Amino acid sequence: MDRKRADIIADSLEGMIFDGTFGDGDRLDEVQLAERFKVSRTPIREALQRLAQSGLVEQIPRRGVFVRQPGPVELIEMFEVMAELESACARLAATRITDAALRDLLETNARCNAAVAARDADGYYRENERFHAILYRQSGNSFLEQECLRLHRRLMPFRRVQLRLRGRLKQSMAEHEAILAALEDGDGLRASEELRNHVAVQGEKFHHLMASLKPAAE
Amino acid sequence: MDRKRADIIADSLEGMIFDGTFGDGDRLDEVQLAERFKVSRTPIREALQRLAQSGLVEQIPRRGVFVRQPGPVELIEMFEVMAELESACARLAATRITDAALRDLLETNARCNAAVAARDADGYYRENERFHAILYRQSGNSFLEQECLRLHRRLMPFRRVQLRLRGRLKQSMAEHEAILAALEDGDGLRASEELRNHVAVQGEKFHHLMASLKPAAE
DNA sequence: CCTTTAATTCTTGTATACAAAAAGTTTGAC
DNA sequence: GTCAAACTTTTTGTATACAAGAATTAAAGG
Repeated sequence: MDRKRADIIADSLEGMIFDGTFGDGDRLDEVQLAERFKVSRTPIREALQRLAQSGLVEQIPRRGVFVRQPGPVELIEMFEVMAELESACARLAATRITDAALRDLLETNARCNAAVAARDADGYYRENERFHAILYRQSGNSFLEQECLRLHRRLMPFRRVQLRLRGRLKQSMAEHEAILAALEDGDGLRASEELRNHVAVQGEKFHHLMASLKPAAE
Repeated sequence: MDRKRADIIADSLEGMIFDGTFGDGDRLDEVQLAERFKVSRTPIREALQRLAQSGLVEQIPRRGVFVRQPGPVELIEMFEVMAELESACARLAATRITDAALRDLLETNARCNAAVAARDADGYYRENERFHAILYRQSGNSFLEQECLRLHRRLMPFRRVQLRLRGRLKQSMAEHEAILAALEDGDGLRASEELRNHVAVQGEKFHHLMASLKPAAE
């Protein structure tokens, strides 16, 4: 379980920002939230500060906190950084990965493939998460691993959306295969470039998706 | 000026952790700090939470907060991540950098050289900061820039120490030259590798320095 | 009728009060 | 004498009270 009420509230608010309950620019009122969660303002304020440090909300002195949904440009930027971090994981993992982990990676990818074939979106998502988590771990750099998990988590809601793009899943699996091949060869440079491309393309796809949705909404 | 008292206190505590006033494992007592800063526990607690999220202290539920100085392994890891992030900056900057920024970079490096010649440690440090800050900015990715600045700031106290190593300054300047040359050629791959090496070597140097100091202290 | 300014209201930031949990101490039994 | 259990003390987490700054509204002057 969580540390204290403030943490539970922070997670809850995070979810509400992710799922769009709170939109960009919305003000999060302390007293409203306090009565909503049946607590005093103190734990609410703690939770809001945590969100502010994660970058999910902006805290303006003596004014309040406001939801800060990343725009298209910032999203591309975040995916670009994610791509670089994962690319670094791949490069390091190529020389450091254990045989057991490599097998695990292959098996995870196989399950991922099976999920795609079965049109099991949740299954795909779960195994894909695992695939990337293994890579982070196998970088052999736990600080890098933590940073990757942090940003990965931040991008989760946006990654999820672009799974719906036609043909993206198959392409994604092909990229996984290429990454695996490079890792098996111990080719760090190729692994890093394959993985960088694999992640960066997600940002671009998301961008295209947004661009195609925007005019449709008008 | 800062946002509120809690921010000032957080910065102050951060400085105290950096300069060693608080050592690894030290407990930060809320009431003690409260009377020390002449405030109530509330802003102290806010400050401590900020430090906890930065990773400078560990907050154990219902137990208190404890200073968490990174060990040698974690430091190497952090420098490795810094190297990868800066490397990414270089790769991106190589294609995106403006002529004006490139000139600025050259001039900054010249001032850096002058500071080395004049044995002006502070001057070297200032210009070196600027050199790297320009690179972050010229990645053209402001999210990446922010992440770089964050980690750079975190590593500051450790980077400072290894400046004293004999010959390190001259070697560092040579690396700067190599980075500049690659950027001028627009060679992203070479620039990224030069910069990665430039930063990664700092972590290694620091490690060596620590290893040589440890036995001497016994 | 619009603009500017003063007063009121609302909200955030800080202090204090209280509750619950952990640490420390004392006392009792074996 | 040592171990254990209950009680006391200390400390964190939460609630409430208060203060100060920002926003809004009302009032006055042009």
